[in-house]
Amino acid sequence: MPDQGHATGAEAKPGERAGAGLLFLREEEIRLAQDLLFFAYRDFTGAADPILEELGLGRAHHRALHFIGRNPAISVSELLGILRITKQSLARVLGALVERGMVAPVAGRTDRRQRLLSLTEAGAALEARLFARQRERLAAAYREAGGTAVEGFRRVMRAIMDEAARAYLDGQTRAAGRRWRGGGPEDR
Amino acid sequence: MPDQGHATGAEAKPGERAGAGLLFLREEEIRLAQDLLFFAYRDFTGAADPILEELGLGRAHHRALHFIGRNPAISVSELLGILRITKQSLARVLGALVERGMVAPVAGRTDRRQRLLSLTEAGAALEARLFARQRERLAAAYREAGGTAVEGFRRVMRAIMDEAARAYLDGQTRAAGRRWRGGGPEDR
DNA sequence: GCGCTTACGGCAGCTTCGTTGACATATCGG
DNA sequence: CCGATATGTCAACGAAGCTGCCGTAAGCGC
Repeated sequence: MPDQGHATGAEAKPGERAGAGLLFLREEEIRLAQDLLFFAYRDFTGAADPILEELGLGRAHHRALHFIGRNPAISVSELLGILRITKQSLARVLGALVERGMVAPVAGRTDRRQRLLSLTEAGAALEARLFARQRERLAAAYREAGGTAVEGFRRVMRAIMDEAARAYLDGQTRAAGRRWRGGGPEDR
Repeated sequence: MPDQGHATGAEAKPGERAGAGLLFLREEEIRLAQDLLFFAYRDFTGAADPILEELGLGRAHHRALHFIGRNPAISVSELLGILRITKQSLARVLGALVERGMVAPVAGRTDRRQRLLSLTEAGAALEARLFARQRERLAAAYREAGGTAVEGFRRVMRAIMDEAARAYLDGQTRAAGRRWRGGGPEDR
């Protein structure tokens, strides 16, 4: 009953032994990647859970915190676009963060309909704690795997995601470059 | 408010310009990885959603299907260990899959308390459809990134996860080897 | 300046999928 | 035979998604 039979690999010549082997490895390769994504994501996100639980927050809050921290003065709709959740789902999460003084909304200067979100000091402090946990894990993984592997990791991960996500990352990278070269927080 | 300030990077010499730059890039490197994991996982798992929705199933069902398909005759407790969810959460999902004739439980031979789970033909067919979607995305990513990158990807992903998950993957790989070399389904 | 559109908030209600705790049953193993 | 184990089940709850609808303030085009 194992999947050997229905070789999902396009053209399968059942007779040829080497060919069958290659096809099998190709399928196995992809299935392995499914496993990798599942476990790595599970354990990476789980690394921050103890801190969150201690504060009565969830992963949704962490994600919001992360992307607000990474994009100071982000608008609500931009954040919605990144998280790909609905307004109501975000409202709950954001409400909790604002109430606890982790996130501070400020009316936009050029467009006063916008509520531009940034982390407060308390929010940044919490985010830093959460970050530290994930950082440990990731830094250890990077050390263990080596620089070349990291570069490959980035290339594959980037290639897996949507075009929109890649565009976002490009923007991130450019913004980081500007920050690095000594710019202040660019306001909108 | 950008994170430049609280350089989390171990030893920081605030004066030295190049050092600060390197430290910054190091932090940025980790934060980028957070983004990568979020987006890649989001879009990879999302790829199968349309099919699931069409059948009134969710991602939880997909995960169960995947790991049962990959481990024919898996016991309930083993599956629980992989998914890291509670018995009741799994019971619901599993109940739906058994009811729809996707999963067939068989009492264990050596230990008759166990209900060993396998996919039925219908279950395997559905899993194959779901797999095909994710496969497209992943195969494209692999082509785009290249073989060296894929190797690095695997190394990093593996290093991110728990020891237990790595051990599981090692078992998988050995089992795949046995299947590849022509073994039948190993029964327990 | 009128009117359409946009950005955002809020209410009501639903679904999926995770949780805990308690308890029942069959089976294994010593 | 008895304790540990594998599993199922009921009840209740909670987190975090979702839809649909309506309201308000502000921007913007004509």
